[in-house]
Amino acid sequence: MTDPLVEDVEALVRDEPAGSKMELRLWLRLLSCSNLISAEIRRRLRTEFDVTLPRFDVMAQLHREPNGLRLGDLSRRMMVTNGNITGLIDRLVEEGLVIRETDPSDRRATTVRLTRAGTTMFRMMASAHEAWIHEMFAGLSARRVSELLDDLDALKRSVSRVVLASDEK
Amino acid sequence: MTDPLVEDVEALVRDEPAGSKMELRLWLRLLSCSNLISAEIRRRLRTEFDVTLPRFDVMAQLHREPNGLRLGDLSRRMMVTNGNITGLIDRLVEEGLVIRETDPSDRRATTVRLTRAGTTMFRMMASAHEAWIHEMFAGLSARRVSELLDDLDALKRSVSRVVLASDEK
DNA sequence: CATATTTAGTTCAAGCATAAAATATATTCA
DNA sequence: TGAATATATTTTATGCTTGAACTAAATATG
Repeated sequence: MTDPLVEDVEALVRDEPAGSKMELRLWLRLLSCSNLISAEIRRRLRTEFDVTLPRFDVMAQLHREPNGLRLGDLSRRMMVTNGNITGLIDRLVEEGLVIRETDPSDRRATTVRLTRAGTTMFRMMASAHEAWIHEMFAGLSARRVSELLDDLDALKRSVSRVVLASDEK
Repeated sequence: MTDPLVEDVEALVRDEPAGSKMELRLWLRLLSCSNLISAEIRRRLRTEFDVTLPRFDVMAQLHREPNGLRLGDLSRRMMVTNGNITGLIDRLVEEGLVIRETDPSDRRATTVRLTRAGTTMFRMMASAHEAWIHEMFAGLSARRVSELLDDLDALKRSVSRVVLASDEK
């Protein structure tokens, strides 16, 4: 009697190389697109605004919350560690772009928000940033853009399923 | 009475090139897929092989060149700076996975290649890595995979044109 | 109430990554 | 030949990022 589990494994192994190789190619291509674009954005943020991408990202989050955000919420939204946020905020405060405010009702918590200077600065950067993306994506037809939006959404769901599953352990 | 939120949205949209918002969404989605996948790969490389992604990438390059690579070639292929490679190779040499060899015909140059231990180690990791990608991409139909390969190729060409142009300056 | 646990944030050590300056060797050409 | 230039790599300073250990405050529970 054949063990169905063994059959499954054999089926997996047999079919794996073909599809697996394409998926590997896809992953490498996705990664190289992502790296290419983000390197260019980093370069332009640095030369034109003397700011780093992580600081820009923090400011983008804060710009959407005029009343400020808890440090913990910020690190969850940006999917980075608390310690990372501490350092980023330290530097943004030094530059006068962000202020820290201690919550009197919960003395463990700190809320941060953009200063007026930070808001002005972010608006300039955001507008340039959007134009850069538009420039870099100009070679894609509207059809490709919506196709990519759709396919990447499917990819994100596929990956999330796996990541959440291995997170549970 | 005008809703202030609606005013904000209108302000944002005003004067923006058509399609710019979709492209921004696409960029953020692409970035989040890329980050999600690479974070999971980093996590698994660390917990299962006690290795970092940059070291894995170096080993992957060297595995394709049994006769070794110049440090400069390595940094060009990986699109990172020379200084970065120096440090990565230092650590890989310390671990016995890579060896440095000075070229006697050009005493400026250093060639590096995998040791036997490095080759064995890489083969194990590469096979696991391929399976992980297969697992994460399992939710995508073959049609989506080939569509993505095609669309991302178009994106890469579009971005490259811009990056090369601004590089010339 | 007192103790245990959870939550919020910071600190620390290690590694990755960059740009710019430095070092050493090789090549060009006046 | 010898000075200028180019090439190969390392060093340095700075910043991002993580995971783990830590402090302090709030909350839960016996």
